[in-house]
Amino acid sequence: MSIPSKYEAEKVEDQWYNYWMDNGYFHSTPDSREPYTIVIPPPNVTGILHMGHMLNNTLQDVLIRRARLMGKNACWVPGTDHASIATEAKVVARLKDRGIEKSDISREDFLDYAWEWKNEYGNVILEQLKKLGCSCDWERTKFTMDEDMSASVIRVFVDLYNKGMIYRGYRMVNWDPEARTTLSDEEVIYEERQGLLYYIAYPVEGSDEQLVVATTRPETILGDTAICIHPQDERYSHLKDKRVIVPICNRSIPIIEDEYVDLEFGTGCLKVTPAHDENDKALGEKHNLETIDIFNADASLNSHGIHYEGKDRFVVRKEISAELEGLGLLKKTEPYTNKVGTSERTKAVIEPRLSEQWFLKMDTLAKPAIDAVLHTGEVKFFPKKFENTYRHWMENIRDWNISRQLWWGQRIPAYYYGKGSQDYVVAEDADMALKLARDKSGNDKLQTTDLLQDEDVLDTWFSSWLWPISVFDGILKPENEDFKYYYPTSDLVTAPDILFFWVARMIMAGYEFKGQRPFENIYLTGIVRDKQRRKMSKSLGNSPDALELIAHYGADSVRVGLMLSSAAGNDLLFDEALCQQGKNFANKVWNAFRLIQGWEIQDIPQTEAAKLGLEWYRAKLAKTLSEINDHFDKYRISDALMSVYKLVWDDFCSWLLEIVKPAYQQPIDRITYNTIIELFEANLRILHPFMPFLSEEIWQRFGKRAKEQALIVSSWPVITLEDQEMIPEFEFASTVISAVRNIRKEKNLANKEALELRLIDKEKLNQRWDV
RNA sequence: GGGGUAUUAGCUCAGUUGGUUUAGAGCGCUGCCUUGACAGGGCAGAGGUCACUGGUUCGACUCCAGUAUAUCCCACCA
Repeated sequence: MSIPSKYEAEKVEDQWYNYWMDNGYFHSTPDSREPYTIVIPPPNVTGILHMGHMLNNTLQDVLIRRARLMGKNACWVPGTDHASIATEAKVVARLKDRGIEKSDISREDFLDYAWEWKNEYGNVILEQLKKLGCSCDWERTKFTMDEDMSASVIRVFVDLYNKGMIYRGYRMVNWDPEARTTLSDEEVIYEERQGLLYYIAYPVEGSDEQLVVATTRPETILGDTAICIHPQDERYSHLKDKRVIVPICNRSIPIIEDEYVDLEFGTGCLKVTPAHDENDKALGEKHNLETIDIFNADASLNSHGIHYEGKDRFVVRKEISAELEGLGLLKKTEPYTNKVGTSERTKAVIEPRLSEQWFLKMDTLAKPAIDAVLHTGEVKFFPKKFENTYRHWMENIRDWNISRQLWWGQRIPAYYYGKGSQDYVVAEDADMALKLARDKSGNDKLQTTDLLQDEDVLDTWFSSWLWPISVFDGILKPENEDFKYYYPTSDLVTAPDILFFWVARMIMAGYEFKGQRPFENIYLTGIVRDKQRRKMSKSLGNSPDALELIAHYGADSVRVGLMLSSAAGNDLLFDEALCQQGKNFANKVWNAFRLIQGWEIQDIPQTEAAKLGLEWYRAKLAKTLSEINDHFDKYRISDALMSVYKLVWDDFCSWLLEIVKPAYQQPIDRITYNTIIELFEANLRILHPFMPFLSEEIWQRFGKRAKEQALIVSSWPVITLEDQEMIPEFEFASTVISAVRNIRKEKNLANKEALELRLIDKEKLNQRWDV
């Protein structure tokens, strides 16, 4: 026999992928069929394929391939995200390696370097998806900073500004001192950190008394502009209206009273630093306090830091506590765990910072998006439990800080023509801006050169929230064919950790800009963890290399491994043994093929056993298929796969093939052979979404019999339920067979020794027992 | 601090509106099987007082309350 007994995935996968590509099977154009559309969650251009991507994209490919088989016009749009912070950080690091500082080059030069990076690495991850077998329509590949994509973002910004939904605000924002930009609330991750609570004494002016304040951040005392006590706190009532001296900088600040202070915490005294804490800022505004910002953009101290100027905040924390101790003003320290905000991207500790930023009002955007999920059911979550999380966030939504102090991204289309706070206009381009600026200022002499465009770019998510619309150019050309045909899309498959960043905002954008949902079903995957439930991460080094896995087990096996335990919303405890299971399964199917194709066909009568076996399997297949379809309808992909797995392994291989298999070196009758091929092909169609390469390979080897030229574009089986009675009858027979095998084993009877089987009437049997 | 979700065989999970299930699956485990598709295999097995405590009910893995544990999300307590 020339066919190897082990399935060799590596020898066929690339070949079939190229074959599908060459025949344009992945490409979709609008036609009369029903569309089925998925837009990929665009991975970062800087990214390389990790387990999360593998899980996510396998699921999308399973859904797309099944839809394609079901006769829908399946379109899976791939692409990448410019990921402003992450990419800019990488470009900055690369420049540093070349001895170039970002601050030493112009914006234009920097962007040239960034594009150079993008062009070099931007497609790596998409190429890796091909190894997985993803059947994306590569002709439609988009990038969030493609010219039309960026133009869409700018148009949307201008539109929202003109609707009065975008405003500038001097606010306390999350500042990432490493990336030197603001972050949205969602990009801040709170971590428990072990720190100290410092008890610092402030001398009371004109007395020997000291007021002791507890703080976790002694370095910020230089920005203190008041001490706050509770109005009902009798311990301090004698100090009302007095002032204290801030140690080290020896500034005199007032003692104020406010009920905000917690009597129980620390000493009951609160230092107020309006520039560096959200609550302190509120107190400051309420009590008309001065605001002293003591930090530079990189969180080193500025001139307010006196002799600490230029030093990093954490260095200063140590040094200043030492100095205070020397002065006898550090009364004590005690261990204290508090939550510290860190940057999702750079891991730097976030600094609350006051600055001028752009915000998007969210309340009116949220309303239709809440209705769509919670009331009308236009948008559905799988699993449903995430609707609660969604509701909670949406009902407490806060305005979105959309400006970022970066260069890589869509530059905010605001143009300043003067120093006044209102001396700016918002327009899609400089010419339009000039016109508006002349109107607004009443100054006809203004020139383009008098306009200064805002230095900041927009948050990356401000472009990705348009993704399902903008990939079809639905913002700029709302009437175009593609958009009208493919939008709204069908399913979205993504991870729950970007539910707020991305999913919720896409829903809002869908209703705001198109008056329609962006997609109907949202499948939220779990997070891929290792066997010890730890999240897979680069730093832990517990994530297997995706491409190595594929190389070692074959893409189909890895897909099966991933799908086997991918119940929606459940975390996946990844274990390579799952890939091995997939590989074993692939081999099982392969060997079923080997067996069948090795048979010699003759025109001899069909045996009764074969006839009944085939009838039974057809009924079983029909029943299982309807279960599988039901699982798909409920997005229970792992259950669907398990059903196929058992159907093929247990029912088809273990039972049916054993029943029809001719004796050694004996021929098989033509009818049985043809029926087996037909049933095997039905199995392959069902298998195809999960194991596209193996199924296509076997299908093509049966090629001379297949009507369609390729499995990928054949059809999902439709089998009407035939004689349902066959199933329980067969179950009875198989139970008897198992029982007989068991008796053989107990009595040590050889398999080749024929046994006499007698049927005893059940009624009589009971009578006998009654005696 | 506030909410969500979970707790079923060694592991990962099903168990759909309370009574056809004596509680299921896959993997793992145990025993036996060397020529004829496949040891990446075959056959036959073992294994669970459904977290705990009450309650509702003729009847609860399934509904309710509480406890414990786990996990996630949200929140400005110095």
